[in-house]
Amino acid sequence: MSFPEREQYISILRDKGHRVTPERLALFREVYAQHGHLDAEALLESIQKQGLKVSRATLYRNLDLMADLGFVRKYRLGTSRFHYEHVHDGQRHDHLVCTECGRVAEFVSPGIVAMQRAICSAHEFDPEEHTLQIHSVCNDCRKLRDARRRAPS
Amino acid sequence: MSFPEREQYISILRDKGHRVTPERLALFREVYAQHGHLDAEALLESIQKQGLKVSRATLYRNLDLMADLGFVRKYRLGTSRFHYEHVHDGQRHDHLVCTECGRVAEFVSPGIVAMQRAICSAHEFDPEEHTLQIHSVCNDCRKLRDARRRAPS
DNA sequence: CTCAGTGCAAACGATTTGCAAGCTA
DNA sequence: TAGCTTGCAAATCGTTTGCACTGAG
Repeated sequence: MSFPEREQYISILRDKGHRVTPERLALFREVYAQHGHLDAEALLESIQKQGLKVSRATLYRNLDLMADLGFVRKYRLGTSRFHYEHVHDGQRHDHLVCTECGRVAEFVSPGIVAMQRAICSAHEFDPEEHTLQIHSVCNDCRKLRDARRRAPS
Repeated sequence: MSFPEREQYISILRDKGHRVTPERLALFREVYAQHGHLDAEALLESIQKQGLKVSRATLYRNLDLMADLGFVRKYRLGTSRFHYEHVHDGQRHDHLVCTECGRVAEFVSPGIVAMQRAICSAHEFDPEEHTLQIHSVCNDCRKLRDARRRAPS
């Protein structure tokens, strides 16, 4: 569980004049241990479950710091909370979000990336820096909804 | 300013056992008068500017009702507020959102719609019912940011 | 020894809710 | 008249902030 990014994080912190604190390292470790899409609450819970103590304020402050430094991406996936995921070099993906239950699937689609570029250019948005989300309904929720419609409340 | 959808809204309200109140009609009118992407605050303000009185609670309750009945779509475009826009039959569009200033552009792309379908199907999401957002940085914000980088604070 | 970083609790912004009063059907 | 709707104010949810204290450099 020792990521190469950890050393990089530490040296970037130092470079930028930030301090290397136990809270920062605990959060870093947790963000990189999970494979994706966590919200602040979930992160806090799993950090505390390990007996470490990081306050909510510090958590939020450092998630923003990590986002600034390029170690995490911060998304609003349609729900009320932000989601955070660590950046693992290179391979970019986009998100498919269920509008009913919030479930998130990741996908990679070179074709859609090309179209994003074209659309951004056409509208004078930066064609290089972009993320995309598709909002739909997952099969489970669709079944539930269909059942509900057949026998309305 | 009298929309065909207005009569439809009234009769659907009646059908479903909801009452037709002045607040509902005022809100409906306002939502359809604007051409798109309004948040609750902006709607409230323009309703009140016309001398009509609708409370914030009623506004929210009825925006949700209109969404349930299929007259408006409710989006979370990355900012802290929901955005609402009326459904004008047929022509669907997607949104391009500036992650810096929140500016929203609409676009229509048959190609991207086809890809959305394919991606939804592949992940067992409903391929028919979906919306898509692209998040990028608009030219104005990009210029600002570049300027800032050249002369850092 | 100094000041960036922390924890706490209070502040915040957007939205939701409980309840008494009002108005549609 | 009955009970859905409303307005108000209070509650909620997630996130941010002020401030005194702490600990990294």
